[in-house]
Amino acid sequence: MRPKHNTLTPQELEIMKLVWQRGAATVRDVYETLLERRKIAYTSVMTMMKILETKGYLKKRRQDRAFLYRPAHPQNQVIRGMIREFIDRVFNGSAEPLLVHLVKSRRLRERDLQKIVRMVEESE
Amino acid sequence: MRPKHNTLTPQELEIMKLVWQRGAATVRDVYETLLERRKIAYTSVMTMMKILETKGYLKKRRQDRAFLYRPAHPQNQVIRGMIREFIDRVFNGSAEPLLVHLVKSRRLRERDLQKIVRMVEESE
DNA sequence: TTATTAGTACTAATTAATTCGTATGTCAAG
DNA sequence: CTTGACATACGAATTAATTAGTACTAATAA
Repeated sequence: MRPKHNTLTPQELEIMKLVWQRGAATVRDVYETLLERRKIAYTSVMTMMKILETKGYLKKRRQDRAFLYRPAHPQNQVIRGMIREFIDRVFNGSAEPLLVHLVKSRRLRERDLQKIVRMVEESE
Repeated sequence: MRPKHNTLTPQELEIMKLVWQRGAATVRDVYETLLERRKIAYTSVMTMMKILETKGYLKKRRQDRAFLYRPAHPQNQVIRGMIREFIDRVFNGSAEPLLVHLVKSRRLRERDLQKIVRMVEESE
């Protein structure tokens, strides 16, 4: 029996990123891209995409002989869910400590922050 | 055989957080705290802490009859590693998109950002 | 002294995640 | 028509993560 909780595992995320990028993809599309990165069987990719469909991350429809898969939800939305889950797990739900880490570890500089804040505000 | 890559799994993180909090802990300490949250066997906790030791996250020494476990690395350092891994996996290594998400999803407000930036800068 | 308690060591069972093989069907080229 | 390419369905093997059982030992309470 397949598990019940619906978080994206690392391998699943890898595939989802490809499908988001293309808008839609067949098993073969994904397979060929993954194959450039590592050894993998065609049917493994098929299984993963089937699982992603049952988990509600992908929708499929027939196109010619093969299935064409599309994302069921926009990337932003899913990624935000992953961020929320990460913050819950690591920081008990509070986002500030994450930012503190980002700044302290020099992954973000002050001017990046300013820029981003301005950007977001302008887009509203 | 135990796996080779040394990232903290969710359950392992849960235990590490307890040990960091206390500075040091026996299996029993951790067991009793976890038991308040869910059903778990004493030996399960023991196994996990042993794994954490072999992975290099905990050090042990005998105290009376039992082992006393201590963190092998400071919490900040390990958490930063987890953040880095998350950013690599989800955003291909770039931190800005993460911040954009945090701000857009209202998990961080502008004044929080300012405050944190000031705080970090003053502490240097 | 004896029985109980509290600990570890070692092994194993279970659940989840990942990968793959085989059977089968359909289409198109020859 | 037959063969090869390519697709899915289904089942299963493998690897990783999590949980637990049993045997044994040392300390201690009765």
